[in-house]
Amino acid sequence: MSSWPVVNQPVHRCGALLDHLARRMRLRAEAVLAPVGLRPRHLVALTVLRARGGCPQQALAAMLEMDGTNVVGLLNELEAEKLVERRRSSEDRRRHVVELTDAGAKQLAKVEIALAAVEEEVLGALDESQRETLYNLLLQAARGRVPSCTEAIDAELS
Amino acid sequence: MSSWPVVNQPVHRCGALLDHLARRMRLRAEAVLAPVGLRPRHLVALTVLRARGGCPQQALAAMLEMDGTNVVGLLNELEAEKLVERRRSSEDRRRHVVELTDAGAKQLAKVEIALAAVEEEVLGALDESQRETLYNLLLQAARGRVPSCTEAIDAELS
DNA sequence: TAGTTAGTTTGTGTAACACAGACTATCTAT
DNA sequence: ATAGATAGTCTGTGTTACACAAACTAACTA
Repeated sequence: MSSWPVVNQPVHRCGALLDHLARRMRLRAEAVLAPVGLRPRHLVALTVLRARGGCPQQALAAMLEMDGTNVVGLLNELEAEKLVERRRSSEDRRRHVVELTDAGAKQLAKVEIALAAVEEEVLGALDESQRETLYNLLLQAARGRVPSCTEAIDAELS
Repeated sequence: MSSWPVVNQPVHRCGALLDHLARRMRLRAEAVLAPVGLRPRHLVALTVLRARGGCPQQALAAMLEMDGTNVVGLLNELEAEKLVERRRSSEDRRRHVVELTDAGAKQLAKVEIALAAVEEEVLGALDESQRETLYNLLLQAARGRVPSCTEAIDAELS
């Protein structure tokens, strides 16, 4: 697999495969999530919040790459279920610092257990250790080069 | 829910992360794809066709997990651009065997090169070898436990 | 005090679907 | 041969997950 005429090597882009597998996963996950009153987008938000920690609402919108106005609605739903908390930032009282609640973390963990069968179906071609590798790569990519979103914001402002 | 010894280890589910990264990738890819007249869904279809080889239209719909009627439209667009070919199956003349054309494979490769910057942005936290690992895992997962869709069909029928 | 920013609310529009119905060509079993 | 099923097509309709705009409040900043 190592290459000398690097030029002739086919390019390996993950985008489409990522999209494809995410869709397959999402379709099945919907069925598991529905009885709990969650939809895939909620799970993504919770997962991102867990992976990167609480952060101002705007930064969350940036992470999710969603329009701020739509994030409001998403958070309203999550907050109504007490899975997420909006706290006023003490430094800047306009800001809402969004954080996963204990209930949210628990719910997320619970749902993830229920999602075992889904993952088994979609990632059936991978063995346990390959799945773990995949998870870690995805997590690392999702976390990004910057350790936390608040630091990212600070960096931008400085 | 009886009391498992609740494994202290958190469960590692890829679904949400997959979804999240796929979205980030897709949003950026749209801009690159648009000038070529392609949208993300087209890229997914082409990628799946390359990964799993030509197959009857129904099997393609099953792979993409899309409704058959919508696949018709998607293929119409791809065929209009000569990226894909529908050939009548000789065994069963009702069937359309869908295959990537040479032009399609070339276009796909070309677009993938153009997507380098996108991938760099989204997977920036991963180094080259990690990205290669990720690609191979995704490809393996996408191919599934069954080597090719035609064989899958044969297996089902036997 | 004026201007700006974070978040909210209420719209409007669009793209990517699912799903239903009717149709054609073709296959299969009787 | 004929009847029924099957692959694909076409033309709808509805839903969801968004983007984007406008107008508003509360709070910060100059």
